[in-house]
This record gives sequence, structure tokens and C-alpha cells, in this order.
Amino acid sequence: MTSQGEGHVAVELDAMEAAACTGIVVSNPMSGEIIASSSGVVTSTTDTVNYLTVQSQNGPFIIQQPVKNVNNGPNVVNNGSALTKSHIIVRQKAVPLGQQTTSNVTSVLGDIVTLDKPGMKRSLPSSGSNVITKVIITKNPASGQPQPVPVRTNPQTLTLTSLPSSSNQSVVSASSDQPETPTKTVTLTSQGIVLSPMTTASVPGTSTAKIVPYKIPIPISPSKTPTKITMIPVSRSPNKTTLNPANITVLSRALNTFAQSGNVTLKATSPSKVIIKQGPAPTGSGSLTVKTQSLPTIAPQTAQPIRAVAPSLQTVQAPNAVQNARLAVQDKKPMVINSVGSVQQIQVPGSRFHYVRLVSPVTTSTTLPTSLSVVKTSDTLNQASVVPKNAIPITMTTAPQLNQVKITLPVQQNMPLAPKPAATSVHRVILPATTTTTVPVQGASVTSLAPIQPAPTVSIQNVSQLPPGTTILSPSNANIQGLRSFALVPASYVTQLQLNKPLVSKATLPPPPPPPPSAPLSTSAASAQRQTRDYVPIASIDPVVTQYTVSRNVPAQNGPTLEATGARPRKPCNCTKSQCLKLYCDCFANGEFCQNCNCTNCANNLEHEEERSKAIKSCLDRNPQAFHPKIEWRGISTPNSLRKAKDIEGNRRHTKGCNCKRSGCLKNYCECYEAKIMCSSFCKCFGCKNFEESPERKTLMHLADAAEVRVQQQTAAKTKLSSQISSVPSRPPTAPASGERLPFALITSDVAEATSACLLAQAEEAERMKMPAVVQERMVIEEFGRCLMQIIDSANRTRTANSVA
DNA sequence: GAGTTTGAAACT
DNA sequence: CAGTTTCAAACTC
Repeated sequence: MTSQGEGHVAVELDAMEAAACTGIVVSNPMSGEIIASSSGVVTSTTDTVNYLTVQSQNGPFIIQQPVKNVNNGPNVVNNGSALTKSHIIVRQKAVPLGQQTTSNVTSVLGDIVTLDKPGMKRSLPSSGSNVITKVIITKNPASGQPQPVPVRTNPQTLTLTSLPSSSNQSVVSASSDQPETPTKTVTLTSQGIVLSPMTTASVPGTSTAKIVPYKIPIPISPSKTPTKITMIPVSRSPNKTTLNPANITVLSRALNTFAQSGNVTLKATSPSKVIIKQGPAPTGSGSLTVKTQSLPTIAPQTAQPIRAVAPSLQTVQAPNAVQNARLAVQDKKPMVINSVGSVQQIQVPGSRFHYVRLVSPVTTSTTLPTSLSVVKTSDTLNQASVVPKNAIPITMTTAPQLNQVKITLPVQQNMPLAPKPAATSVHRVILPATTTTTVPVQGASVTSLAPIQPAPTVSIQNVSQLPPGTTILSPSNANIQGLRSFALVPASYVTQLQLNKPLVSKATLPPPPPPPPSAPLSTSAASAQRQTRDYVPIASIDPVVTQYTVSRNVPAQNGPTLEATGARPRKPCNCTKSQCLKLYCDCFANGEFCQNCNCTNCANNLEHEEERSKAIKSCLDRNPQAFHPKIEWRGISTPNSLRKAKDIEGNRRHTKGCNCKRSGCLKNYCECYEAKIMCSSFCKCFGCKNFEESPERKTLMHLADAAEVRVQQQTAAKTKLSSQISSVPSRPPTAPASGERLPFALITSDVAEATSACLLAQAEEAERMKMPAVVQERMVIEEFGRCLMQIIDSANRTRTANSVA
């Protein structure tokens, strides 16, 4: 809930949201303008704000709530209120008495921001002293809840702050040997890394350094503490850019990946390398250990053309990128502006987007990385490489002077503090997708490029707060196109990267992300995933996050079963008239490109990116929540590991409810039923039979469960039987005098055991289905017949094989 | 596989 | 916002 009054706006979060929250960004949904963020660097808004968008910096939740005036009562929208000189207080929502636990009592997460007066853009003091450059979310020792701690640093000085070990975080600031170089602070918290302040890429002609805190979310599970993070920064020569947004983005990606395993070690082995690897967790320590020697100097990016680093890297560099760009416009063909490593910068003439195309490396790899091992930065290039172990390096480059690819970091929205870049063309950036980051690409030549992927457009929003694969149409972009508000699209673009990559052996695929609630699924839940539209949640590093980053229509229920391509299994659409640019199309609705679909005249692909973007905007204009999951999770404070499948279903609901009239909400026409949830008060259905006590529903669910159990048991039993039969030696132990082997010679104790298991499973299932005794008996006999047929068949095959031999 | 039914999305 | 049309998936035969 968001309330306004008496000089402050309170943003109240559910327990789960609060738990997932490491920072807050509050923005005006109408303009996309960031009003405040927990970075402590704020801007003001002159707009009349009726709604606020509240986002977690690292979290998935994005709340758009009306501004409410406390004085008018909790539910009275105070339309037309401008936020002036207000504090935004983020706190956890109170829960009714009797439902409180120690973890969900009301607590103030932080008074994160003070808004300036309308019309006044807040400027940073030149000295930089006493400037809140970041807010670290710590845990309130009293409540156990996170709370932000403003950290004031002087950008010109270097500090090394070690927080108490109990705070589970450390702050490292390194000094620079260049007085004019802003310092940066690396803050490692239990939930993320904050780099700040940092000078962002500057545009020629602008000299004002912007202090921008970068937040790299590394949700480190508290349960996995102590976690040791050792960062030995890169030493570098002066006047060279070593760390730029791209680097940080990639670093973030690497760290995200590593965060999943808990223990992270960062260290540098050479001036141009930072190696991230897992290290053993020290015992008995409750804090992160951060060591630093000298952090890489962050300097404004200069107009350094991107060049290929190593001969082994493919380079399709235009001698004169600008000139080539003009030529490309004339030719109306996508042009490779630059290519370094495995990333090519693509400019599509006529398109306002820039693309990053992953290309195959010189070296091939057929195995997926078991861990991400190297982040390499270059002194001379605006690039950073992620080199997953056993996988190809992924290099990302920037060329700010050309505005080719602007890789925007998880940057707090304090960009207005500095002059905007002279050229605010639209850029597209690949967001790190935690589980799709490092799928190796096979093939080695430039001609075998992976298909161009439209990387998500990153705006001034803090990237890290969005689910992987999220697309945001930036305000700069929006302005060009007349799009005022940023558009949030939960597109699984990065997942699409996988879809378009060459086949990767399934055996080498990383394990699927854990289901949001780690409790085992009920058969109904499992069947729901199959029976409903077969989409798989967008992966997330955080189980809590995962709940929110699910496919639009089906909430996360189970880990995805990856296809051989590494892609999430997805049901192909059959659209014929919508060009797959309407929400009728499930691919489009889920933010995915059509791939291997049966659609006709499809425009849901890169070739029609312009149309697609317009369609996305159109959808969002009609409904800002158009791409949000239709099935939402109610606030759950129960730890994931303790949730049961029953709870999972009971805590999901359709955000809008269904409108069924004839199906009784007991067919898959009904979105509630399809998602295996019961209809709620949101529904406007007639003749609903999809409620808890509905006998029709119970019958259906029972039958579905029984069918599911039957399939599972039979599959398991037959698999075992087959394996047992196949393990029988080709030459049986006994044989009749005639020399002919008889089938019973194959009935070893193992085969008999497997057969018994089959019969038992069948009997149990028949009983569960409450079949009459006669039917039960028949089902068992039939099962026995099937087993016998398999045995005989196996015997015949063995005999044939022996006779041939 | 063709035709029908259904309800969400899109449109007016 | 309500009524109508369009659309694609679910369903039936």
C-alpha cells in the first residue's frame, strides 16, 4: 500500500516482498521517471502523481499503487497529489493480530528518500561530502528485518569500512592514485554488491562526472553464510578505462551465477583480469570477507574505438563505423558495427534499436559451464568478458562515442543529476539471465552466427531489480517514439538466446532452477504444469524471485524440463491472423519470440522488431499489467522449504479472475482451472464449479490425480522391468535338452520382483480409484499379462539374437 | 483432422 | 464501461 500524508509516503510491502527487497526504486509510472531510490540519490518530480511504481532493486515485485492520503483514510485515493518534500518510507506491512510471526511484524525497512521540492533538480555538492551514495540494507537486529543504512562517503576520499561481522556485510572503498578519479565503493551485503559512487560513461563534451551507485545483486543465502568474497582489484595504468558499465553488467552476471552457490571468491591475477571462483567457506564466520588492494579506476569513458583484442576473436570491425552505418542505412541491411569476442554489435538501419548478437567463438565447447570462472576486463577496450569454465567466453563491448551499444548498469535513477548524453538514441542491452547466461555456442565461424537477439532495452531503471530477461523501453527511447512511459515487458529474451543457439546436449545442461517453493509437488500440481500451457517459469537465482518471474499464464510450480536445445519447452502457437502480435498469442503474451511455431504471417520475431515493439506498447497502453503473470502468489511468510504443494495451490490466485459462462470453470477454457487453482472472488463466472467443496471439481481432480499416478507408476515399473530384462545375460543359466531357451529361463528373481512391483502398483491404483473388486482384479491381471508379454518378447528377441550368433 | 465451443483479448 | 467481434486454444466427433 502506498500512502501519502504529513510529508511522507509510506510504501508497505508484504513480508515476502520485504524479504526479497534489497532496495527500492519508486517511480512515476506515467512518465517512468524515477522519483526516488534507496540509493539515496534522489530526484524530484514536478508531475502530479496519482500512482507510484515501487520496485525492488533486485526483486521481482513491481507494485503500482495509487497514492493515498493517510488523512483521507487508508483506501481513499488522493488523486492529484504531487509528491513534494516527502519522505518515502518503506516498511513491511503489518499483519493482523494472531497471524504475526517474528518475521512479519511491521518494521520500517528504511526511510529511503527525501524528495525535493517540485521543479528543483537536486544536485550533488561538488565536494561530494556528506552525500548519501548508497543505502545498505541491513538487518535490523531487533526485528530481523532488513533496513537501509545510508552510507556517506566523500567521493574524493577512500575509505575502508568494515561493518561488524554480525551485519553480514562489508564495505570496501579503494583509493585511487588519480585525485581526479572518483572513488568507488564496493559494498558486499548479504544480498548484493553495491558499487558506488561510480562515474558513468560520459559523452564527449560532457565532463560532469555522475555519481552512480551500481548495485550488483548477489542474493547470498543467509543459510550459506559464512561466505567468503575476496576481491583483489585490478591494478591498471592511468588514463585507461578498465571498468565500465559493460564490465559491471557482466560482472553482475557472473556474480549472480556464483551467488547461487553461495561462496564466491573474487580475485585478480593480472592487471586485466578479475577471476571469480568458488572458494571454501570458512567456518565460524558470519560475515563476508572483502579484501582489496586497489580497485580498478573508474574513469569516464573516452572516445576509444573498440578494437578486437585478440586475434582469436572474431572481428568485423568497420574502419569507420559511422560511415558504415550510413551505408547500412542506405542498404537497409543490418550491419555489424563491431565485433569483439562473442558479441557483435549490430545496427539495423531504420531501427531505433541496437542489437547485440552473440557469435560463436573460435573455440567450440560442448559442455556447459559448471561454474563461471573468469571475468576479464580490458584496459584498452570498453569490454568485459565472462569466461565460464568449460564454455566460451562471452564478451560485451561498448562504444559510447558511437552510441552503438550502451550497456546500462543497474544504475539508480539519479541520471538526471548529470547532463544527458548528447545522443540519446535507443540502445539495447542484454540483461543477465542467471540460468541462461553461459550456454556455450558451438560453431566457430562468423558465418554461423547465432540469430540476432534483441536484447532487452534498458532504461534508467535499475536493471538489477528486474527479473532476468525483462525488457524495458527506456524513456529516452520512449521520447523518441512518443512513448512517454517506460514499458515493462517480462520477455525472456535471454532465454531466447538459448533457443537460438545450436543444440546443446541435454546431459550437459545445468540443473533447472529449483521450484519456487521447494516442497515436492503434488501430482495435481505436476499435472497442472503439463496440462496447462506448457510454459516454464523464467529462471531466477532466487527462489523467492522465481515466483514472480514466472511465465505469464502459469505460475512457477516446478523446475523446468529443458529440451535438448536447452530451451524451455514451449508449446508452439498456431496463430493465423494476429501475426502473433496480440495477446491471443501465448508466445507473445509470454514475452517470447515465436520459435518452431505453426503460426502464419508471424511478426513475433526479430525481423519485425519494430512492429513487435509497437504491439508491445499497444498492449501496455491498454493494460499496463498485460505482461504480468496472471497467476499471482499471495503473501507467504512461510519459508519456501516448508511449503507444501497444498499451500502452493492455496496461495495462488488469478489476478483478474475468470469470466466463464458455460464451462463451469471445470475445463481448460477457464484460466483458473487451467492453472489448477480455484476460482476466487475476483472471478465473474457463472455456474462456477471450481471451488473447494465442489463435488464435480473433486471428482475431476481425483480422476486427474489417479490418471497421473497411474502413468507415473506404470512408467516407473515398466522402466524397471525393462532394465531388469535387458540385464539378463544373453545366455540363460538353464536350457532344455533341445537347446531351445524357454521364456521362464528369463524369469530371474529381479524380473519377478519387477513384475511384482508392476502388479502391486496396479493394484494400489485400482484401489485408489475405488474400483469394484472385480475391476481391481481384472486390472491386476491385465497388468500381469502386459508384464508377461514383455518377458516373452524379450525371450524371443534373445533367442533370435542367439540363433543369429 | 475437421468442426465446434469457449472465453480472453480486442474493438467499438 | 458495456456490448460486440475477433481470435486461438480447448474440446468433440
